[in-house]
Amino acid sequence: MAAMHRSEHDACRAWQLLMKFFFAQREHLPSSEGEFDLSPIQCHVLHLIEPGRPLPMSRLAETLSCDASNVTGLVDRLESRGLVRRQPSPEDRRVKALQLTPRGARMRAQLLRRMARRSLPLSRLSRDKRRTLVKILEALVDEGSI
Amino acid sequence: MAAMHRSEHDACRAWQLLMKFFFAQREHLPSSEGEFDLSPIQCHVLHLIEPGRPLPMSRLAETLSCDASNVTGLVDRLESRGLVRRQPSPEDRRVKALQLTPRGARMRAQLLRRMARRSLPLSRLSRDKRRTLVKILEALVDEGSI
DNA sequence: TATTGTTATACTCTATAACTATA
DNA sequence: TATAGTTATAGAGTATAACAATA
Repeated sequence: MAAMHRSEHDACRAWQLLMKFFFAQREHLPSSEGEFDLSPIQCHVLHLIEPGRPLPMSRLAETLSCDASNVTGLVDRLESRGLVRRQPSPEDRRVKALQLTPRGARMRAQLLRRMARRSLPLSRLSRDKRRTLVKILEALVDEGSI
Repeated sequence: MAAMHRSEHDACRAWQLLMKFFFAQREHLPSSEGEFDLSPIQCHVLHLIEPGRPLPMSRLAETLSCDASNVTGLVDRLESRGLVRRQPSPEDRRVKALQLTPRGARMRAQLLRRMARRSLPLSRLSRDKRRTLVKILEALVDEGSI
């Protein structure tokens, strides 16, 4: 650790904090409140499927950085609860695009509000810090390398 | 969504980005490279056990926001690989504190370097942005509510 | 009685490999 | 041949409840 450069040290600390934040905030997820009963990744999938924008299973697997085979079970469980639908694509009959059901869309909206309002301390940051955080994260996530 | 306030909207966006970042970066974890073969949460546990600072199982469960019963299995797997040790506490014989083995400490150091150097785009941020990110995340994580 | 940690159980998540259907 | 998605399998993560040992 002594030979670590400043930029390395900061990056390392940021990574640790991101992990800590992720694992620590799980108890604040709606999933823990019994009202929604969704796992963290299920919450995330609902976020990724924007209403009116069908999402191919393969795109979802890419975004989640997991194998396509995992997505099958994940979507099975969401579908069996009436939250999403597999919509076969007319152009390419191999592709199945995911859509929210009306119930899924309602739950997604509730999730978003709950997240913003109660489940995270993010909204208690100052406006400037919030904007900075969003910008940095956007840059990180959209960078292409991830 | 129309009725969502600005602060809510930002907090919501930040949450989505944090989730996206977490799930997307998994393929950049050392765990995926076969060299370490650790799951994300196992990597995180190694980070949380600082060399020379024994960590009670109950504290670990708290930090991970998961039930104590999960920690038993998690630690079992790390212990069976010779990375951590359960150290019975002399003061309170109910408590078992976790320590890194020499091998665990070496792996932890390698993990930290790998994280900083290759696995994340964090070190490619400008110095200012990196510092800001670290400060914001520290404030979030140390806030007490998580 | 309360707390620390374990065990048992059931379900979800994840990776790998083999497979089907379509391109 | 290559791609989208599924199935099968095994192991890891997670929540709940019941339990033993200690405080």
